[in-house]
Order: sequence, then C-alpha cells, then structure tokens
Amino acid sequence: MRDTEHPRDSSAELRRTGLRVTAARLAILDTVRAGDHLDVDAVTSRVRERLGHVSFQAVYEALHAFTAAGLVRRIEPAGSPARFECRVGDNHHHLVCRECGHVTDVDCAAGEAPCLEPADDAGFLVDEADVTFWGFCPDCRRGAEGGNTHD
Amino acid sequence: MRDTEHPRDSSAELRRTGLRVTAARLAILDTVRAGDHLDVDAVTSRVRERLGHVSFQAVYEALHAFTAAGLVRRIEPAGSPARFECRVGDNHHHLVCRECGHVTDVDCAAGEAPCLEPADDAGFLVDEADVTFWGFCPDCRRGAEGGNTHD
DNA sequence: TCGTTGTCTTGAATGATTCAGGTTTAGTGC
DNA sequence: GCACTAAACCTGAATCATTCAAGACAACGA
Repeated sequence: MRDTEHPRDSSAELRRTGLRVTAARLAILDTVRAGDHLDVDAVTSRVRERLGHVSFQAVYEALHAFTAAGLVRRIEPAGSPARFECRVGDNHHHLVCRECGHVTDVDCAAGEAPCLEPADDAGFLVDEADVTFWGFCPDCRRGAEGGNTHD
Repeated sequence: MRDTEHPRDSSAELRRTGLRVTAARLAILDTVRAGDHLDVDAVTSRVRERLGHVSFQAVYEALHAFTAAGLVRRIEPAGSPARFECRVGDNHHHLVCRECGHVTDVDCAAGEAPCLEPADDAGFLVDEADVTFWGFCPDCRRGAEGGNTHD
C-alpha cells in the first residue's frame, strides 16, 4: 500500500525532524506528497493556489530542508530542473521520457542502497547508485512508432 | 609537436560525420579526448591556450555537434555543469565524488546497452540506463575517515 | 573561383538557483 | 500570557550554465 487513503501527519513529521510547523511548509510537504515528481515551479503554484502567496525562496528553502531531513527526495535528470518526490528510504529508480520529460518510479530489483556495486570502485567509498532509465513513455511511443503512417 | 600524433585522426572523424574540419573543432575534439571529463569551461580555456581565442559559443556548438554525431558523450551529474568524455559506444558508468566532484569511469558490469532492464518498464521503450555511483574518492575519503585524528 | 551553408563572432537573454538583508513568527521558558 | 531566539519568510538582486540572435567569415564541393 503505497498510497494510504489518509495523508500522513505532516505536522508531526515536521516536528519530529526539528522543523517548525508553518502553513507554508505543511502545504509544500503535502503538495510534494500528492504530486508526481513536481519541480519547484509546480510546487510553488500549487501551494499558492492553497495559501494565496508563498515566495519562491520559501519553497526552495523548505524543499532543501525537507531533503536534508529525509522527508523528500530530490532528483535531477540531465537537462531538467530538480524534481521532488516523497518516496524516500527505499532505493527506487526512475524512468524518464525523452519526449515529454515525464518521470515514473521503478522499483529497484536489487534491494537496498547502493543497489549496485560498480565493477571496479576505483577506491571510492560508494554509498548510492543513481539509476535513470531513458526512453519513451507509452504516450510518446505511440506517436513516434506510428509516425511514418500517421505523421 | 606532440600534438601531431593524434591518438585518432580527428580530421577524418570530423569529415566522416559530415562536420567541417576547422582549427577550433580539431582542438576542441582533441582536448576532450586528452582530458578527463572536462566541463565546457575547462575545454574552452585549454583550447584558448592552444589557439589564442575561441568563443564560448563555438565550444558549446561544437560539443553539441560532437555529441549528436556520437564523437563525444555528455554527462551531467546532478548539481554539476555538463562534462564531456570521449569514451562512447560502450556502456560504461561513472563514479562521482561528493566532495571534490571528480568523475571516474566504471565499466559496466552487466554488459551491453542498456546494461540494465528496469524491474518494470511501465510501458516505456527504454534505450539507455544512466548509472551514477556517488561516494567519496580515495583522496577525499582519506580526509573524511582520518578526520577524528586531524579533524 | 564561386556559392552554399556550416562555423564563428559579439552581445544579450533565459531559466534555475542562490545570496543578502531585513521582518515576521513558531516554539520555548519564565 | 509575555518575551526571547532562531527558524522561517519576504523582497530584490546576483550568479551560473546555457541558449538565442544576427551578422561575418570560411570550408569545401561544384
């Protein structure tokens, strides 16, 4: 059950991590949780719909704090602004569409982080394997593959 | 001139891919090949050492063209400007140091591209798996682990 | 040699993100 | 309830990588 019907108690989680509970931060955290790999812009506009006004800086700072606290995870596919998601702690990866940029979670087949061991770690102390699969999502695939017959 | 003995014949490769052979592009290509995951800034300054002057835009355009032609590969670890390398075609990955940002190649343990199949492709047509291992390089490791004696 | 068009130039613009500093406010102790 | 302190928030400006624009130059095939 990845989506409980009732949202997690965001205030308690903020408090637990030593962060202050404010209307802005509650809205930001809930927005990331309700959203699907939203970027800062999307988070900001959704929060503004709810609260009237929140500055970009407040959103940036909050997301930074949440990331540091482990409440959200920040991903940054090449060529894309940073995106945020609520699935943390597990070691899942991402499918990114080259066409529309849509991001989808993929479970990690291997288990816990780092889910992969490099063939040769070159003396590095590796703590994370960041895996991004690039391709075309079902919708964009449809357009591209049927392209020669239907544009 | 040691520069005359190109590891590969860069002019021929440029020509083969339909690109024009200019002093700037030869220098840019050779610089990427001689360098170790250089960013645009580093490529530009090295090329300028050789040719006197080349504009940033020329370097950006050339690297873009080389990437499209498959002569170089562009990587972009989260939070870092784009970097370029000459190893293309194989499906190797990268170790990135969280401390100093140094990038090291790692051979792909799994074999040919895409070296990994996502556990569930969610209907995506996957053509590439971009794997970045994050950790601490030998030098930075030394500093961090021996920290309690030297802080 | 000439013409096409790819390449290079200068200069400005964009977009994501961060910095600076000053003000408000949540949480805590009295 | 009241005051204090640091976190959170605000406005405004700066930074950095990258791209756009438009004109000048030059590689290379005809």
